Amino acid sequence: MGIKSSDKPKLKHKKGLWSPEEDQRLRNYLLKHSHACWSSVPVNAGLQRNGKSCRLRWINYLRPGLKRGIFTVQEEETILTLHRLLGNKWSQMAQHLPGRTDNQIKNYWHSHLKKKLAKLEEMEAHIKTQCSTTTSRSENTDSSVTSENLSYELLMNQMEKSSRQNNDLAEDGHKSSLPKLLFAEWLSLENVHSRSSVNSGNEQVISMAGFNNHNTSFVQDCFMNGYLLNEGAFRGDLRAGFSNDLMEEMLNSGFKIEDQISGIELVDSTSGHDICNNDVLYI
DNA sequence: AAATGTCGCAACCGCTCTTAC
DNA sequence: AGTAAGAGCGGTTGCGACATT
Repeated sequence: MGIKSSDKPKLKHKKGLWSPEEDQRLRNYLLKHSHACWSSVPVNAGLQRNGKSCRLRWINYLRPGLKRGIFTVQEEETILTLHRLLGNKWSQMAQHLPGRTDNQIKNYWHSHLKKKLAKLEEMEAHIKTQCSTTTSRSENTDSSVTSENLSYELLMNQMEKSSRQNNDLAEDGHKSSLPKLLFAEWLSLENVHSRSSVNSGNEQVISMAGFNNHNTSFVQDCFMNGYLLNEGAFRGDLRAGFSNDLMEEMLNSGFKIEDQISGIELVDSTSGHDICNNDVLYI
């Protein structure tokens, strides 16, 4: 395409931090002209940068509508959820966090969330150790208490403690700093798997409407705390409400539920009633 | 007050994918 | 179909600000 790179005059591109003047030039240019080709932007804008650098500066810093400052608890929760679903797909995550860039999310993950998660995993490992000691002592006394249940109980207790401590510090009145999945929010995350909106057309959507009350909070808690923090516990406890097949499907597919559950007969294990209704799965 | 360590963020680098020729 | 350039993405680095010793 065009002239060979070897034929181009080798321009000495400036590197490092952008000066306010450079920012102004780039901003002015890009607000007036939509870029057709990033490599031509620095030339036309009178900058000694390469196109790549201009693109990055615009996307990460100058673009209108960018949010700056600390991440809200809700944003944090969304990132944790999405990271669980997508892995290190920062740009895809950014699509679900308006005003945030992939770079911001990536940095926030590495500087905050990764450590937070590591701590929780450490806690979980500690609890599992406790759990194995406890179960070995009591295994002949109560056959209904499985190690999974116990693990979950211990985890929840531990997290409740930690949550209470965090609540004391929380400024915004959020009940917990632990990652909670907001089901409605999660569902509104359009197109996690590069599809059209979850809520459009013949939706087969998961909502929290159909479980009886105690089950609703239970499942939500299991999901939030278990899926996000402890997949093992999640698998174990949610079996109370989901069939094994569906559970596997959900976990293996990264929750591509919207169009995969049609026709599956789900039964609320406590009431025995179907929780599927007209292709909509109510949880 | 100076040296050292840690943290957070902006920017660069290298790779892959897409597109145009 | 092959090739080169552009665009985008994720990993990594460098540096300034702040905290600790």
